[in-house]
Parts: sequence; C-alpha cells; structure tokens
Amino acid sequence: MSELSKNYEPKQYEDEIYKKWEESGFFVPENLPNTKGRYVNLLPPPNANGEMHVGHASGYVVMDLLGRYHRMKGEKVLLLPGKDHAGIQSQVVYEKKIKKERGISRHDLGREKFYEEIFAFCKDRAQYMRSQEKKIGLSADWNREKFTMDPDLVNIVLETFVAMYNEVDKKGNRMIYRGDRIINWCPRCATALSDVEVEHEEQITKLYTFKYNQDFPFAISTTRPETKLGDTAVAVNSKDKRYKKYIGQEFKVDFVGVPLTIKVIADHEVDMDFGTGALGVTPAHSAVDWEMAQKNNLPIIKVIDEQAKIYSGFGKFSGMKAGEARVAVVEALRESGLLEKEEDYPNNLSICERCKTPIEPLVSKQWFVNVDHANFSLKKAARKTIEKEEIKIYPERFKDVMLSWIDNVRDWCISRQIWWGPRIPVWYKGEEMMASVDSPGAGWKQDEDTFDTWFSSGQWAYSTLGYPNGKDYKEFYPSDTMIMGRDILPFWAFRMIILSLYRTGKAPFKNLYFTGLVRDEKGQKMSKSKGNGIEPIEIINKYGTDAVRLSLLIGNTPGNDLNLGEQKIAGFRNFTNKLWNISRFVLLSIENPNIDVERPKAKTLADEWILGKLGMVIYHTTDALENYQLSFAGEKLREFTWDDLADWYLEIAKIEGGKSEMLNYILNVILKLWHPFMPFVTEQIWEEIYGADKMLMVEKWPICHPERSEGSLKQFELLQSIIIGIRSVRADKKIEPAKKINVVISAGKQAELLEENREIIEGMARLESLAIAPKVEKPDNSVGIVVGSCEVFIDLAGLIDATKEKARLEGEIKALEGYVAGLKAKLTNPEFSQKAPPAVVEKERAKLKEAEEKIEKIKGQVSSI
RNA sequence: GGGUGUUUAGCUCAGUUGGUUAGAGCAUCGCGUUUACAUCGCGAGGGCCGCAGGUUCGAGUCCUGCAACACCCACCA
Repeated sequence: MSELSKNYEPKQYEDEIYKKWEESGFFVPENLPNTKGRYVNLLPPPNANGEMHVGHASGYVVMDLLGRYHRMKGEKVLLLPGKDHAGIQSQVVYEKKIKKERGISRHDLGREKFYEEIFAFCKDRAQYMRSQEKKIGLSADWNREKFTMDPDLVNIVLETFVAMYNEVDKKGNRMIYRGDRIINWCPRCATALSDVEVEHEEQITKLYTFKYNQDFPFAISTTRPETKLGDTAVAVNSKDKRYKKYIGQEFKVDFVGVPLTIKVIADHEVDMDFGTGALGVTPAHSAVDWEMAQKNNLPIIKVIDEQAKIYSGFGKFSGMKAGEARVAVVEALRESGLLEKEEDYPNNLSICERCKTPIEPLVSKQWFVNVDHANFSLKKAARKTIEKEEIKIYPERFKDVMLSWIDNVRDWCISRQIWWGPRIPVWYKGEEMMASVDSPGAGWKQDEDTFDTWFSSGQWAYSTLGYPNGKDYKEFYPSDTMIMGRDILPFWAFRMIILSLYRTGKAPFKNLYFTGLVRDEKGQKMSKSKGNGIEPIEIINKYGTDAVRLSLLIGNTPGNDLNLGEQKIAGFRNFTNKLWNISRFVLLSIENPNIDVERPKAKTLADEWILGKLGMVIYHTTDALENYQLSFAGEKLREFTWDDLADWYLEIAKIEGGKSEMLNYILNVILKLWHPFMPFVTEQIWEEIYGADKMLMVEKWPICHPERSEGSLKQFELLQSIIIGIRSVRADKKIEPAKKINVVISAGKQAELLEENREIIEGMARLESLAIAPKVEKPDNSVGIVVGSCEVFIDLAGLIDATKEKARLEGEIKALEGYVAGLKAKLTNPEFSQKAPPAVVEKERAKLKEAEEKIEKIKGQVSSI
C-alpha cells in the first residue's frame, strides 16, 4: 500500500477509473454476480445534434446515483442510454451547417441524400456526446445504446401508427385520422407544429378599429387586418344590447375591394368591453375563430398560404407577404375613411420554439391522434394511471400538474412537413389510401410527411427494449424510475404514458422523478448569449467530476430549480479533498486493511458514540435514497463525515490510539455510502486500500445495525459541550492556542464519566492540568461556565477583569430568567398541562429544572467574584 | 384570466406527521501552521421565518386573505 498524495487530483485518476469500470463489464446487467431483483432506468435521450450541457449533467447525476445505489444493493441494474433524432431541431441545425459550409440547401441534396447525411451527422454527434456522458461518470450499458432513428426503433413506431390508424370505433372514427384543421404553422421551418412547440413572446403591436365598409353597421377591432380578408362572421356577446338586433343577419360587404359575406353570430366568449365588443371571425387563421366556425357552420376562407403569402383571389393583395398585406390593408382602410382608431396594444406573439419565427395559424391537412377515442381513450387511461398512483410522481405536487394537463389536452397533430424523421406509413394509389409499415406494392406512393419527434420519443419506454418480443422487453419493462426535466412534462412524460398504455397495456415506469432547471447563481437562466452558462466539461476539468456531481445533488430538490455558481462547486471540491485526506490519515493509522471488516466492539465512549452515529447515518442515507430524498442523504453523509468523523473522532483517535479496527471499519462503510454520490474519488481510495482487483462499484451496500445508544450519545455530547465551552473561553480571552491552561470541573454525578475520558478533554481543549471532582468551589482567578450539570472553571490567572466577568454572568442570568419565566408561564397554564401530550409536558418540566439549576450555579459564581 | 412554486442569516438553501432558546454551507470577523488536509483547524457575530388575520395550550410548520418574484397553461380579437 502506497501513501496517498497530499491532495486529491481528479484529473490524474478519473479517466483511468472510468476505463476500469467499463472494462469490468459491470455496466452490463447480465455481468453482475448474484443479483436479486432488478432496477431499470431508461435514460432520456438528449438531442443528437448538440452536446451535453449542465442540465443534462444534472439529470445524469441523479440517474447514475440511483443506478449505482441499486447496483450496490445487489440488484440487476440497467441504465439504458440513447439519443433522440430531434426532427425539426436537427434539420434546422443541419440545414444551417450545409448552407454555411457548402452553400447548399436540402433541396440541392434531395430527400434521400439529405436523410443519409443527417443520419450520419447525428451518429457522429452522438459519439461525441457519449464521451461527455462518460466524463460525468455515467454507469450506463453502452452496448445497449439506442437512437430513435435506428431501423428497429423506427419499425416499432410505425407499427404503433398502423395499430392506432386501424383502431376504428362503431361510427367509423379512427384513433389516428387525417383532417383539415387549424394548426400552428412555422413559415421558416415550413411545417406544422404541435401546441407545445409554440412559445409566446410579449410585444407591442397596433390594434386597429375599423368598419368593413360604409354600410356595415358597426366597427370591429383587430391586430391582424390582413387576415380580415378571410372573415366570414362577426361575433358579439349575446347579452350586448348594442348588437343584439343584428344577431343572425348577414351582410354582403366590399372589404377593401374584396367581397365578403359576414354573418353576425353570438358567442359567450366575446368580451363586451374589449375594443368595440365585436369580433371579426377569421376561421382559417385563428384557433378560437376556427372553433366558432365549427360551432356555427361558417365557411372557411384561407387567406395566407404556407409561405405566409396571400392566396390569389384577393385582388391587389394576392401574392403579398402577410406583413406587406397588413400595411396595404390598413392603408386602404385609411384612404376610404373606414379606419376609426389605431392604438398601441401589448399582446403575446406566438413564435416557433426552434427558430423563433412568428407562427401563422392556418388550416392545413394534417395527421392527428384522437386522445379521447371511443375504443381506448388515451386521456382517460392516463388519468386513471396517475390517479391510482400506478406511477408515483416526485415531487408529489406534479401529480396535479399532470392531471390538469391530461384534462386540457387536445387532439395531437403528429405530422410534420420535414424530411428528418420516420415517414408516415400511409400509402396512396389514386383514390385509395392505406396504412402499412411497408409499401403495399407497385404504384403506391408514400405520404410525404414525417412524424412529430415526440411520437417517436414517446415510445422510448418500450421501443428501446424491443417491444413486443424482445428479451429485454420481457425482462425490463416497465422500468423502475424515469427521470426528466420538469420542462418536458407535457411533451414527453404525458406522451410516453399514453402511448405506452395503449401499446403495452401497462404504465411505462413505476416512478417519475422531475428535476428542476439549472440556473446561474443569481437565478438567471443560463444561456450562451448571456455567457453565464457553466460548461460541464470545463468545470469538470477544473474541479473534478465528483465535485460537480455533489454540487448538482446536494441542495437540489425534485422539481425545483437549482442555482449553481462556481463557488459551490469549489466548496465540494474541498470536500472531495477532505474525504481523501480522511482516508490518508486512516491509512497511516491502521495496520492491515481488511475488506471484509466486521463491525468492531467499542472500547471507549468515543467508539460507542461514533458507531452509534455511523449506524444512524447508514439508516438515514438508505432511507432517504429509497424515498428519492437525494439531497438529504448527501447532507447527512457530509455532516457525519466532516463534523463527527473528521473533527471529533479522528482527533480523538490520535489521543486514544489503538483505533486500527475502528477506523478500518468506518472508512470502509463511508466509502461505500459515498460511492453513488462521488464514484471516482471513492473508487480510487478503495483501490489504494484494497488493491486494483477489488472494485467498490460492486461492493455490498452497508447494513444498518439498529441498536440504539442514546446513553453514549448524551454522554459524549456532554464531553463535546465541555470542550467547546473551554475553547470558546480561550478564544474569547485571547489565550494563544499554544498555551496550555488549567481547568477544574465540578462534575457532580458525571465525575466518573469525565474521569474516564479525561485524556479527551485534556487533548481536545489543550489543557495543562485537569482536576475533576464531584463538588469543587470556584477557584480564584478563574472563569466559570455551566455545561449541563457540570461547572467548568478555567484558570485565567491575571486575565480576568472582575467587573466585566460579573457583567457577563449577570447578563447570562438575565437571559435565563426570561427563558424560565416563559417556561413557567407555559407550565402553569392549565390548558397546556391538560391538552399537551404528557411527554411534551415532561420535557418542558425538565427544561425548567435544568435552567433553574443553571441559574443557581451562575449565581454562586457571581457571589464568589 | 387560470394554475404551480418560491419568500427563513449578506448569498444559496435545510427545517420530515405543529412541541428545545430556528439550522447548515458559502461569505464576514478574530485567532492559528497541534506530524490527514490552509482545498485546513478553532472560535465569534449575524434572523419580527414576506405582510395581515385565523385555528391551537402551542405555528417557520395548518387555514384564509394580501404582496413580491419565478415558471407553466390559456389568450381579448
């Protein structure tokens, strides 16, 4: 066994350790010896076009922590990694790339070539991302890594489509149907978007109030005059007296040169106080209006096409860009004196989540999933699953968020007009149409559209396992835990649940854990443009992976955002080093490290105390991990390691000596407990102790010894209080640390205990001499402090200012008297003694007694000054 | 407009089913190189637990209202 270096240098060890783990084969569940039970975690696939950011890292750390914990518990652990093809986003990224590098567009390549190239591009990026994921210590089975565009996964996705398409109810409605519906259209991406792919951005726009023509009886207001070319109605509130008489009437108008037929309809959604209280209904370009049109059987007139240009048939406006048409329409209205008002108005502009281009709502032929189909209602099935807690959600409050999402979900538009993604398996031949994974034969032409990415990733829970006949599917479905960012609840969690329920009949996982977002130390969102981001690889190189892992785990709770600054990471780097040095000390102190160490018998009070504490920390850590309280587990461990072990027990070990067995055992246990949190440093120490052939990663998780040792805990705490009390007086009186002092303790019944542990007090408080007796009068020139039932007199020859000392003690008495008064008031209150549980009353009595005794003792000291 | 969360020390946050005189880390201040560690040790200061009510013997903790901030959903054209 070689001596450890003074400081832990992560860079020196991490890559080697990871290699060792990987080569051991233990990331592969089948290679784990003697497993009992299984633990499966399918890792959420990040987009295969980028790189790992700190948000990903934060998720991986949680997944890996749980994976490593369960592996040490002896379970057959599978962490299955993968990548998502991220349809629109990857296509946008790759189009930019070929534009920049080769000056070409996807049309220059053609669909097939473009597809091949982007596939290769994603595979290449995936490899790079994998190397980053290894840096964070992810113990995933890389042999099983999946990509949503791998042919076998695509096949399962297509089969799902066909099955849903063939799900027909008695009325002939399909679960997947094609229809003209209003959708969110991104003119830049030239594709439909689902509701969740649209963001909103506040802006100031103009609100125009005008009349269609001179003959129209009243004015309407709009922010989008160009769409008014497609108005087929005006909606008013049925309670509105101004317009009641017009309801049901039809007006033929000439609107800036375009003939329109406007029907006046009533709708309770119309706000009488907004604008003129009359709303021009444009069914083809507003989701709300479209619904009104459905209810009222209004004709639908498309005005804006998929390039965001005005269709032909609208006079001089035809062919204009929507923006130009807006100016032109307003100008025409102004010229003819129909424009009544023009005012600034703040509203939310819909923009494309991927490219930030303003969305055009328009009517288009798309594929939809009916989420409430008569044969199998996806939303009802999902609701039941969540309500019955077949999936347990962390944090619990997200259950309600999920339920309200389920309740409000609308039919899901799954077709996208892009090239990158699985192509919709519907085939056409003349008037015929059929759904089929493979081409039905010659003459059949496949649908041009591809799937919404979430239709693929929504099947991740079983497509990665080879549904329905794969060995993995049979063994590992459903998985135990799914961990994802809280921002993708509506995108992914919900979709994964509905698709899995439909396809497999089972919920996809048992536990669903949401992480929050990682923000900078001021709580700002990290972004490249602000330059406030933390690059995981950069920061790992600086502080080590373990420090980064700890700073993402401790002080982080499910569903809540985490503010992360470099200082915090530096703090945990310090802790990593602390653990290293604890080990270093232990290795210098013990004779023959034994890997199969049994819990030793306590020889001293300190031994008994630390074993009790260790037992507690095993219990708390295990319990917290079982309940997904990861931060709590880490905090308890840190508290034990630094405060109890390093600051007290190791110092005492130097004094008492003969701790070989004890230290061997304690280090052995805490390395195991820490391993899931900080795998690298613990594994390296393990190797230094036990040699390269023993691997901590697959050691057995420590068992908690349930015996309690309340007595030794209390006794040891008395020692601690005495030592801290003396140290405090020393610091207060500015006694040099090197100077040893004399102390006398009037110890009452505790005399024997203190006598047994006199070495500890002498050593820890740096004493010259210590006298212990049941009853001692306060020596001259000493300062007295009361600790529990003991009085500790510290000899301060020549350093005492009698007046100051008296004032200090009197101040203390005064504070105590206030405290006592409060306790007395509480205890003499009959309501308290009657209604409070006896244990609580008893506790208060004890407190009172103790405080009163303390006052007496201090009074005694005052009188002796 | 609807919803969720947050509000505790200068900063970041714990505070488990209501029950000690409310805790930690970082930062600050003082002292210090005792043979594991200065990426360290010892000590100290620092809090009307957002505001106002209520329930209770007892509230940081439960209820109601309000405020500020953050986020999500819907979107009044």
